[in-house]
Amino acid sequence: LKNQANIRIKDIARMAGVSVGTVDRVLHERGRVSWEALTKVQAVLKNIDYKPNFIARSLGRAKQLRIIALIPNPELDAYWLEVQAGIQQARGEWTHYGVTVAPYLYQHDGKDAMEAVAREALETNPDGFVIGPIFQTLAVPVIEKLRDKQIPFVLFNANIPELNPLNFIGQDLFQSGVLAARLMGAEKRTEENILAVLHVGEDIQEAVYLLDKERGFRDYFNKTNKSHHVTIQSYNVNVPIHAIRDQVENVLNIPGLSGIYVTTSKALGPIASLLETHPRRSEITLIGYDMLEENLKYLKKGIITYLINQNPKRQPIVGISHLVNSLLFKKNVPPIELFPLEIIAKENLESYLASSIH
Amino acid sequence: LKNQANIRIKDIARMAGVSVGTVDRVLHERGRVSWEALTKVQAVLKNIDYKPNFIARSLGRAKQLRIIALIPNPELDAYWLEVQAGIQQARGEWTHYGVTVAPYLYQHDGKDAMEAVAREALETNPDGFVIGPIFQTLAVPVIEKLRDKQIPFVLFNANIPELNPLNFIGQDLFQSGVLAARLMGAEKRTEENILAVLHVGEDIQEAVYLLDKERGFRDYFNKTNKSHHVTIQSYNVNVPIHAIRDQVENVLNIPGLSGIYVTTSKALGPIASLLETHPRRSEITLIGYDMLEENLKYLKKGIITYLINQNPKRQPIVGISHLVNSLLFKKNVPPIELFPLEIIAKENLESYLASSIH
DNA sequence: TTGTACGCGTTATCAA
DNA sequence: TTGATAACGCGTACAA
Repeated sequence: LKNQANIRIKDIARMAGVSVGTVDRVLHERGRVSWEALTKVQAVLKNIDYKPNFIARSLGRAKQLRIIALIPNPELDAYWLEVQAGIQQARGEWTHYGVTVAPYLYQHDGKDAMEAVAREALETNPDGFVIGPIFQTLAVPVIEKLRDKQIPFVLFNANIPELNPLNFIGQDLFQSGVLAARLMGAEKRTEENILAVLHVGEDIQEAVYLLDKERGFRDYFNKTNKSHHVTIQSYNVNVPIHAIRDQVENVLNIPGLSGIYVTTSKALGPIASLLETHPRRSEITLIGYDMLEENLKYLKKGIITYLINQNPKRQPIVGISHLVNSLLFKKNVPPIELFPLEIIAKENLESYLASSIH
Repeated sequence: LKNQANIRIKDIARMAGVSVGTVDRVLHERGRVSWEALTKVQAVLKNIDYKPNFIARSLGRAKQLRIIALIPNPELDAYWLEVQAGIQQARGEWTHYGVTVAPYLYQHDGKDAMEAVAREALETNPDGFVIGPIFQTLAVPVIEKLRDKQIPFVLFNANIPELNPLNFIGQDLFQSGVLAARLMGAEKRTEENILAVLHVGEDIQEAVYLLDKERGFRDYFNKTNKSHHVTIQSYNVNVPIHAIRDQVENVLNIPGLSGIYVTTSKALGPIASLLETHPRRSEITLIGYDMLEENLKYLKKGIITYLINQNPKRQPIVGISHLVNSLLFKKNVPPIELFPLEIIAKENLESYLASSIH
């Protein structure tokens, strides 16, 4: 017979001399149990190592679990399209557990769009939210409403720690900048050189988290003796994509420029294509984020030196998994889950693309 | 009600005008079903998209699934201790599905040890094997016996393609060498320089796969114009750990040495400690494998420049998962699963250690 | 407050 | 060859 070794609720009931119903009420603290029965069951639980069978638990559930995934409308943004793909995958993985995941998309621009969409989602009275915020100031009122209604939520992409979510998924952004700095290899150069930090495609007032990356980047060179002949200049490039050209060319023409660090996954393609035709191309290291199709094109060509992978697809998958673990299985989830800072070079790119875990 | 949308076996039975028993027999090709009933059920299956509920399936199973994990005795080998930890983790993850995983350890040295242990394991007539071979010649007869008995097996660590396992888990070793070469950064140096490849702690006659790494390493410099001032020398260092010192010192004293590539995860500690006190230390790049405790110590110190992570812990986990998916859930598994070539530097090490997925 | 009985989707057994 | 039915472990409604 199966699972002979495993202890079931039925076994606990027999050992404590009560019924399975009573054991269930003790385990889930549902009340309506006498002090006498409580102590008997607790005594048994102390002595054995009961591991509930999550499989049976979800089979026997009557209730559906409704989860809302609230993200910006991906439109043509490759980063958020990856996120959306992750949500779809999680959806498939959890259906058999009676969990539904409904994506709700808000607009980047319309100032009250996120709040309106969130309100709409709330009317379906869901059990939990997974939120990928891009504008801090807009996300805060939405999330405060969730707290009022006691609806648990998980954040990914950008954290807002003071709202203490059930869990945050992302990366250590400061360290991400440190890593980018190391990969520049600038301290090994003997001549004076300039590094440019480009914050592309985001309003730096809203996307404050990008500044953490810059701080990490600068910090690396400030440490010990790595900074003697390195100068760092930073630029906010928040214009429409067709207007980017002039700004980037100005940067490229800085005398002594030896590296460009783009802190987002945006517009790396246009930047790389300008660099490709630049006379000093082989002397300039270009580092950016994420394995988006256009980025890979230039990584393969050797124009982009390294990409740091933020795993946009995996972030919502793990977020939803944490939410389900908490809600359905009553498991404890860590308050914060930082993904590894994956270094993608031309030479290990294929190994990442072929790997099914990504 | 739950899963209203999902089609159950019961629904198929109703639509085909037969009983659930018949549908089950058709789905699993158990035979004992009339041609008439068969076509009726198949007609229904063509029109709908039946997705079996794996949760219910494993609950309803009577039979235990016994899996044998056959690996070398880890003793004090940190690499195989990681593998063993992975086996234990997989064990815990699958118990509720009625799957048991039993580790069987064979000795490195005793020439018939692997075969004897495998024979012992076979007597418990298991349903599948997960095997981490280190000696090609010893593994072949063991695996051929499995094929005779029709017992499916998964290989990890080192592949033996001609035995076509259900699945192989590992890395692209040639590309791993290419990556190591790139990370050396030797082509950027202006002066002549020498790179040393060290095959440590393995009999190169048996561990032929190490030569793939060397081939990849050399190939990188042979391509295009990367080789003009780079010379590569390779060494087999297969002596007891205390006797390694002399050989390594000889290598370190090669004039113009600018990099050492150790193709295994073994003895990187002793090598790094010798490099640490060497006068030309800052001019020599050291690259090796795996996030073993001793390796991390020297990575943090900056003596080891990069580690490439082979994910020894994850390999058996994925292997067991593939075996279960095939045996229990009748899912198709890919014949080969290559892990990403993860680059670990001092600056992203913490992010890997903190990440729960590793 | 307590215990019993049923349902979840699938597999396996057994009588017809 | 078929179909009815009892498990599997847990949650839950309901009766006592």
